[in-house]
Amino acid sequence: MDSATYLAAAEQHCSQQGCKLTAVRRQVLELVLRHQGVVKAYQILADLQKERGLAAPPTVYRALDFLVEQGLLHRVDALNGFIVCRHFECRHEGLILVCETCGQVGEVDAGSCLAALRAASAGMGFTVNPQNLVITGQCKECTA
Amino acid sequence: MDSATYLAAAEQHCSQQGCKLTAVRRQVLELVLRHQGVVKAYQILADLQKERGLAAPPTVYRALDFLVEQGLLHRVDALNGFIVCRHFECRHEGLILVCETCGQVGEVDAGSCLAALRAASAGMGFTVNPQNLVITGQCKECTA
DNA sequence: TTTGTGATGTTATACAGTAACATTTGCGAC
DNA sequence: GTCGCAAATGTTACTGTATAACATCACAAA
Ligand SMILES: [Zn+2]
Ligand SMILES: [Zn+2]
Ligand SMILES: [Zn+2]
Ligand SMILES: [Zn+2]
Repeated sequence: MDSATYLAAAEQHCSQQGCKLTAVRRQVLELVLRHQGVVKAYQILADLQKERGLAAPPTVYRALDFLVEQGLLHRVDALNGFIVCRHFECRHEGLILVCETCGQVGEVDAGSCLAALRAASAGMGFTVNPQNLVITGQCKECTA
Repeated sequence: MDSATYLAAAEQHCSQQGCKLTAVRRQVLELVLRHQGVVKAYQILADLQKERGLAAPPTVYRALDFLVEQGLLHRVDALNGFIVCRHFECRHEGLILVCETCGQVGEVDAGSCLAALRAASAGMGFTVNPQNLVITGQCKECTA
């Protein structure tokens, strides 16, 4: 799926949720799409400043927060970064693998494992965040 | 296990690894132990300053890094915080549950789930960090 | 038009983490 | 003991990450 298609789908997804992919939000999403793997907020801020001259941290953080809420991005806590979600429509219960060294992103289906985890946690009165789980490690290249 | 016992065990654990639980490191560990659940670096810094007057961020971060390396603490990326590990001797493969709201910590045994996760990831040429997985969510009280 | 609501702009600041270098401490070699 | 090394700690200054608070704007319902 190329960026244009993705953005169109994203726009539709948002309006179905009763909210809007405004200009700024769309532009931030585009900027994230242009990068491979993990991107940081201040990188996006810099990109945004190149394109529109003015921009402050809150502008970027608001847009990123919105996109995460809509499921279009995932936040990668371990790296203070963000990655594009390419399955925002299908409620995927996959685990997202992020290489701590190069930022490369992979995905592995682990629905059953996750279900077991949720069940075990629920047994302790603990509700696991509905967020998609992001796991860090090393990719093949960076392990070598 | 009370703090004194824990600290003694921690000290022994370190020397078995060929390193030392020095005064500063021990003091930082004590300060983390005094809190319930997740503690932040700058909280520890403040505590430390109360006790010894002087202290700068690197002092705290060095000690925390050391303690994480030794397996005495876990870092909670989602909260920029740290929690005490009470199983540093037994190589536990549990999942650690942290309440995002109140910082309360629980633990659930999910060794088999984790093994499956590692296997699936390895299939994609991805090595999951040996770190203990820390999952965030909501505890019973905070869900209500 | 008025008024309300959500989005954005703007400024300033809080919080988190590290680089670089100086100083101290403990320990084995001599 | 004292010399010399290595690890740990102290100190200063900075970079990076994130948010509070308030002003303004855009658009739609009343
Ligand atoms: Zn996703
Ligand atoms: Zn990599
Ligand atoms: Zn542990
Ligand atoms: Zn809670």
